Amino acid sequence: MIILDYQDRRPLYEQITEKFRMLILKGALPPGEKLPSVRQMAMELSINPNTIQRAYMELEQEGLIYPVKGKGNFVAEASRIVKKRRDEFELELSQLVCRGKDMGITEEEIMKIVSEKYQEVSK
Amino acid sequence: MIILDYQDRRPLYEQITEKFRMLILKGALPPGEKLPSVRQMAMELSINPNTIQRAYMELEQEGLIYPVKGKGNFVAEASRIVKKRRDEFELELSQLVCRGKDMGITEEEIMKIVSEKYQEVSK
DNA sequence: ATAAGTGTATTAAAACAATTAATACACTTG
DNA sequence: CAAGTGTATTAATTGTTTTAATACACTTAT
Repeated sequence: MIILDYQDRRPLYEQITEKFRMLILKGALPPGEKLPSVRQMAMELSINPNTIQRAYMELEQEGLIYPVKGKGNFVAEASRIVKKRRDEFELELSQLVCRGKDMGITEEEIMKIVSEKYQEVSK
Repeated sequence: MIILDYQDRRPLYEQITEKFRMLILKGALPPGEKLPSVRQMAMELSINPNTIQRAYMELEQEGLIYPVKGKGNFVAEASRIVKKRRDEFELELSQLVCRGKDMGITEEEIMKIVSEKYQEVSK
């Protein structure tokens, strides 16, 4: 299911986090699905269970999964995931707007940037 | 002119950078003004000249000062500083808008957040 | 109840990155 | 050319991150 790349400069837990994040966001792992246990996953990859735990903790922070003691880790509901991501986006945008305001940038200028960037065609 | 705080967990060069940044942005150090030389500053603070050099490099990256070999470091023109800061703001905002678009957030939703945050009264 | 599964917490070792210093080089001016 | 200036290279130190070792706690099935 997952392959580690020891050439990759990124830490192991980050490689694991990224791959599960993709699988969940793409829908390959549907809400409610159980993830491999930290021990089973650690066995498969021949690393320490704590490294899997670290990866799962990251995913939990992002609201993508939730743990149940003694049972396992499960993919969160799609609606929860979307909400969490939107909340984070809103927070970042708010902070940025605040910064811009302090710099003396007008609301109209900000709106113009948003509009132009949004209209831009993307591949 | 500057006092180091060894209780402060932040690195020395960061403390120095921050204080000069404030002095420049507040206008206490006007455009064209010469900063203390790296050696003079290092003597005063009893640290290595390279640490001052590091601080000055940060300020240069931010567009706040510019160096002249054999002469010294000088405060940049106000118009340049403003432009640099705006360009950076615009880049960050663009990237954030792009991210939001990918998440499926509409232009109207973004506009709403910007508007609401901008109107907010600040102390 | 107990065994075998699960997540969690603590601690420490190892690897890595950031910070500061030592030192030498290069440019500018008088 | 001497004394000022910024700059580059290297290395020692310090701090942080990453991973592992190990023990604890909860859940379920038998």
